[in-house]
Amino acid sequence: MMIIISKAAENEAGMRITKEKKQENHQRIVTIAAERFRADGFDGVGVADLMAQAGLTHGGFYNHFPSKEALVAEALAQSFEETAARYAGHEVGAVIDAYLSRAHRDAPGQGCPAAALSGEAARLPAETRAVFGAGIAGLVAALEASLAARPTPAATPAATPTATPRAQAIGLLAQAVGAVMLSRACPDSADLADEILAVCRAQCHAALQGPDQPGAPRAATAPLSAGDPGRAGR
Amino acid sequence: MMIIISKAAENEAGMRITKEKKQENHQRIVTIAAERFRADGFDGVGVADLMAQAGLTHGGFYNHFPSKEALVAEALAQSFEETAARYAGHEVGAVIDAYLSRAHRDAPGQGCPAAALSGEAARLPAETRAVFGAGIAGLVAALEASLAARPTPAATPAATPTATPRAQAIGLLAQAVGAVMLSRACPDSADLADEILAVCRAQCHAALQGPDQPGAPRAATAPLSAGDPGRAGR
DNA sequence: TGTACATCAGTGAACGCGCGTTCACTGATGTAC
DNA sequence: TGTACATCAGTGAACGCGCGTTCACTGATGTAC
Repeated sequence: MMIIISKAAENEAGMRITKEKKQENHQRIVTIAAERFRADGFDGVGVADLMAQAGLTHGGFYNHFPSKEALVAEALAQSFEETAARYAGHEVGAVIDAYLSRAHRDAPGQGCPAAALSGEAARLPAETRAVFGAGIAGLVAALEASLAARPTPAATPAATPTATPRAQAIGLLAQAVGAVMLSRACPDSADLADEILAVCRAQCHAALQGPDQPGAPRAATAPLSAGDPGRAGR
Repeated sequence: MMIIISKAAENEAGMRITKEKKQENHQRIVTIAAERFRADGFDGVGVADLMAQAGLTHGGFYNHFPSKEALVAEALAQSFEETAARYAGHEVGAVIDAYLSRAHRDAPGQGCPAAALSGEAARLPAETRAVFGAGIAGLVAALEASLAARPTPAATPAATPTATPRAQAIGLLAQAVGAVMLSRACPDSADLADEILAVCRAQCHAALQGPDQPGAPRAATAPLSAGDPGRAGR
């Protein structure tokens, strides 16, 4: 399904390829896999399908990876890096808005792997699951750093155990991941899908303000979209 | 894999079975599927495997269900009902403790389908996804009712938009689902897995107290376990 | 209540299909001299 | 710098396997009379 011959290699039969060309092909396979796995799940995309989309024949897969599992690991690492990089340098409020948006929900292939693949990740072999765990840890650390670097909201009391930057980071990530996953699991037309996103977005912002100023207005934030999925999907 | 002939039907070849016997068999297949799907994913369990575990041969599957997809729908409905029933009548604090426990995390087969299958549910055909959406809506409604019925914590101000019982229910469910999924996705030995559970449990309790009493002690709650998984799994 | 027969929940073998993986082969690249 | 040859990234066909589903068959159940 979805066999797209990209601009890729106009490889003619039996031609050996340049070292850089091989690296290009490798990278293209990983990038395609990173998107397809997030969109369709690890079991939802086959090696032959991925290779065809990369403009290659599927026999050549094992010149690049010892197994499909190895590709899963590489694709996951890249997805997490890409996600962390996208949010890096933005203020937390903007990150929350982008993460808990319909655009993100409706484009899982371009989105956060934690929200797309956490369920299946639990069943991955230990080696691959370690990559996933490292990705989660990376997101937590990035969020924690952003929270710690913020100008402290006026009149913050001594941080309670549930309100350290690290605890806040973990709580925000868990709620955001849960909200996106639940929203995606609802039928397309369900009001509940949008309600979950809107409610959790508001609660995440409220959590940022700290428990003392539940109604405080939040600063306007720069737009931050998750790629440019257009109107595809849902 | 895991072919367990339960006490089931000592069906001899070619014997027609009583109407009640058929219903029993049907129910047993659904119950086994409900557990296996949560533990291994929809694609992680085959029809033949399920039927063998039910003590039947797999050819007979289509006497009970028009397709595997139909079984998925029935199993999901039963899982959600079972989960809602387990938590019904308990106070919200106890529900939070049970849901965000290691016991629940380590026994997905006996646990909440939202935490086990939300990722894959997003890729289910519309009909089956509707069942999943209804299940989520049911959990939200049950939680909302529990929250609304609580004796209002001392000195609660007029509810802010993020603190209505419904908004609280949605927020709690999202954070709890996200926390369990992320915790399961971490490697077995990762400290982060337990940290996520502990932090989110504390934050959910804090959210219950309302924004005015961040440090208030919570009432002791009756134990509420998710089945009796023993030490199996992880 | 008793007999005659259609129904249908089982069995067990088979189906086509797509999966991950392997393999023999090709010929330009990359290297050793 | 030029020649001789091994390497290896491709191709395309094939592999065994497990999947969901179908089918002919069996004989006790359930029903019509």
